[in-house]
Amino acid sequence: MRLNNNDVSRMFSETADLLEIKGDNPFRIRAYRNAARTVENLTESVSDMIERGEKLSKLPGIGSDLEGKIKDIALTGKFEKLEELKRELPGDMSRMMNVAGLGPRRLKKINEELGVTTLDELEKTARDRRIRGLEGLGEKTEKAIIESIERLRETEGTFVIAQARESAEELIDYLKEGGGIKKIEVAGSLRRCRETVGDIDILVCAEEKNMLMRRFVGFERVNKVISKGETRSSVLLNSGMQVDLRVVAEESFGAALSYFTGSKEHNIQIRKRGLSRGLKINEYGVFKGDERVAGKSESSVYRRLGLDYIPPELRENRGEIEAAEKGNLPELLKTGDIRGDLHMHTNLTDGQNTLEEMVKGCRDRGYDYVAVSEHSRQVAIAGGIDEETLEKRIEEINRLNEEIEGIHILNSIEVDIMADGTLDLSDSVLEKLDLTVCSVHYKFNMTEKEMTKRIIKAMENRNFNILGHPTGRMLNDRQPYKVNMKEILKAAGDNNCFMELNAHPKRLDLNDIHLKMARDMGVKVAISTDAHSIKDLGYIKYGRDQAARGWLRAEDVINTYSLEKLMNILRKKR
DNA sequence: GCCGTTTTCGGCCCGACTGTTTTCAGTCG
Repeated sequence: MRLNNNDVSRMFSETADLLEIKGDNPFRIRAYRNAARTVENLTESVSDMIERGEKLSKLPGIGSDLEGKIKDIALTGKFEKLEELKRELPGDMSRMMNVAGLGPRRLKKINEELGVTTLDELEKTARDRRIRGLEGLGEKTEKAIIESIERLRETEGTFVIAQARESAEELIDYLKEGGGIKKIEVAGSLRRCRETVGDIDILVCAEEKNMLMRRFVGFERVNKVISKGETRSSVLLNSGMQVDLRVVAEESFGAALSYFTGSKEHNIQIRKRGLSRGLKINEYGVFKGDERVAGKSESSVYRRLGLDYIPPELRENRGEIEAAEKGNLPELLKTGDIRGDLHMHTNLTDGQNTLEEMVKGCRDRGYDYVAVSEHSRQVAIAGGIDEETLEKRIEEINRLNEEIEGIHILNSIEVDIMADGTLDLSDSVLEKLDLTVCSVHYKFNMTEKEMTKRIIKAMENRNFNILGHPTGRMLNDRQPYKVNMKEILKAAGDNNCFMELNAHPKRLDLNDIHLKMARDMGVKVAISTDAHSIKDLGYIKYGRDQAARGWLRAEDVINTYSLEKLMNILRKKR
């Protein structure tokens, strides 16, 4: 079967987890994790590389052994070593690594001494207060485990938008190859560009329904067929994601698309509005009595209701219907409006590519400027840099700016905001930079009051430009730290600071609500990828989508500005 | 298990925090 990079990456990660629980050689474990990361970040598919006869062992972190293993996986669809480990450690062991406070050692202990092999058993054991009996584990850890499992369950079955979109695109391409399709669109929360989605909804107009449905359930990544009918089928993919495919008539396509795109709250308001005009609205169209008066296209539906077309990203019943009525909908930011990326890492710290490669990657995307913002020394694990290294980097960038054509590099850094609100590097070096991204990476568990004070104090520093990933959350993995966003935004406005919208699909931080708050308070946003490889530069599209959900226009986003205008607003502060 | 060599094997990011201890193991990023 054709090998998906994400599948290989997942298999290697799980292997690493299980090896770690077993207490295997830590360097072998790291090797698997490195390889997982390399494959995940690859810009082309390992399948294609194998077909072309390219050597996989030329990739960083992949030697002859892992090359052989990847080829085996491509051949059999299975990773024998992982299967073996799973036989040895049955149950959910790898999944339990996601429980906060539980690492390999404790898991091993819990497994061996209490016989726990699944998440359910773990929860029950914790609730029965049996964890606290183990050496080195107490009441607090036990409570933390229960809380963490509860959070894990909340996000279970939801996927970050990047994963859902990749799956949807692959599936749609596959369906199109079968022919006979007149129209095909993604609907649901994925079309509204929500940061996480539970399932994928696809609508289609097709000549041969039966053939289409057969093709759909025969997709190679289908793990289980949940239902198969003439107009609707559902399947579960290997990744655990559910996909619903619906066949609708051409004259109803717009109405169906609108109905299945939602949100529910938006649809309720739309139907209410229809009722007040004597119109009935359902997934088949807009009806006056028995007569269909609209429904072929979505815009026909909105038009019939006296509304401007509302982009899917705004359909949350957060004022978009009122705005559409008055002709006040924002002209939403487009990916093409973005003229530079202001936050990324190179192999000087924890990135994969060199400075020059990243800069050229940005130039290839048509950007006018780029800021490479490496970690500062506080983030030791990522190889954060000190003043001396930063000075050298400044010289390197100045040199590269002389040589390179077609793009300008800004001197920058991602500097840590320390617990007391000071910055990790001295003002004397920071003031040599064009811009700073300032972020919190440590001491997340402060009270809201303390954390807000910490960030605001940092903002008052004249070398503070952009607040990086402002809430520190990792989607489905880590809760945001507590912070009073309104006060932060006010401080940003008062101190000429900007808010980052970190476009990494695991972060998407700020969220849509906070973005709208920023916009309403007149605080500008920088959309940045936080890329750790050239491939990650493509995350900008997820940032664009999130920005659209926050109602942002090009003028609200500083990296849509010309280099000259950007430099001017940055200097305003300094 | 990878890498870079000294081509055959030794080295492979680190610092802080937490809860549990009473000097530290385990986790986290």
